[in-house]
Amino acid sequence: MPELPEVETIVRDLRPHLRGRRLAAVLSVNPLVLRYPSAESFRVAAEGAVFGVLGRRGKFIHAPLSSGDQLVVHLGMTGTLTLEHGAEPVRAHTHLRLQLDSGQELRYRDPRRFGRVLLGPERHLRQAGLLPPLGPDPLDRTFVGWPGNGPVRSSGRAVKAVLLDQEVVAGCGNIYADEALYLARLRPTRPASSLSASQWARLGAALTVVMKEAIRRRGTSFSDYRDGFGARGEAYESLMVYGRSGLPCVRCGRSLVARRIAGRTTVYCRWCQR
DNA sequence: AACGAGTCCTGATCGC
DNA sequence: TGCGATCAGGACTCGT
Repeated sequence: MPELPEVETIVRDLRPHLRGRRLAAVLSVNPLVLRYPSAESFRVAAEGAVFGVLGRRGKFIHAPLSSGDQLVVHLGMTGTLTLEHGAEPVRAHTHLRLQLDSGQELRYRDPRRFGRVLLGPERHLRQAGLLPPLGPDPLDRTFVGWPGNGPVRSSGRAVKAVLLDQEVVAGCGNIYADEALYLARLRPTRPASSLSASQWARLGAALTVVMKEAIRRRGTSFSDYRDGFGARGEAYESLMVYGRSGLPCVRCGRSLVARRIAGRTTVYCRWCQR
């Protein structure tokens, strides 16, 4: 599922190809994934607009348009955003097709439809609650000192649950939460309030490390994820715990265990993570 | 406040 | 071979 590294990879892939391109036509838009505005308003607002510099905030892709609107895409679990030649066959579950003046098409595909598409002025989207508040991003300078001295540090929630909270750290999902906890040698069930200052520092550093390493490998592909050109990433091979329940811990050799924490399958080493 | 449970959804996988 | 059950989970809602 696309988390921060996968979304970042897509954004970096698409950015140079979209910048300055005119959105010639909305070939199709599925109202089921378009959260705002209506399909007709979307068409009127989008057609003719020119793409600015593509950006990312947490797991959200932001495409500023010359009209002042932002085209915002969240990929959910199975979403892909790819640039293809218009002649390429349109795959099933393609919910948005934007024709560019370059002859290429920007296509959003999402079999499970957990993702969403928004269009409008950012302030408006935010005020309408369509863009939720996000915490600091592990790739950003503002992440230094995370998580600060706020209520997170005294929370009784499991640290795994805290990592999945986008308001605490933007862009972290189930895969990289487990990877960061493993790298920081912290047990996912630990109440957040039980972590020492140095353990928080270790966890923050681990988040940044696992995200950067996954970006270097162009993201984790084990099911639906594809980069901006439809290719797979290579980070799956380097995962230490996610998807490795029952397999030996690469550090101590003992079997990794799976537990359900915060409603998510969580894999960790009972020996190495305390 | 914070937790679990339910919801949305399709495809991969498994047991029979 | 086929079919039903199960599982995967991001973000949201609802109930406790």
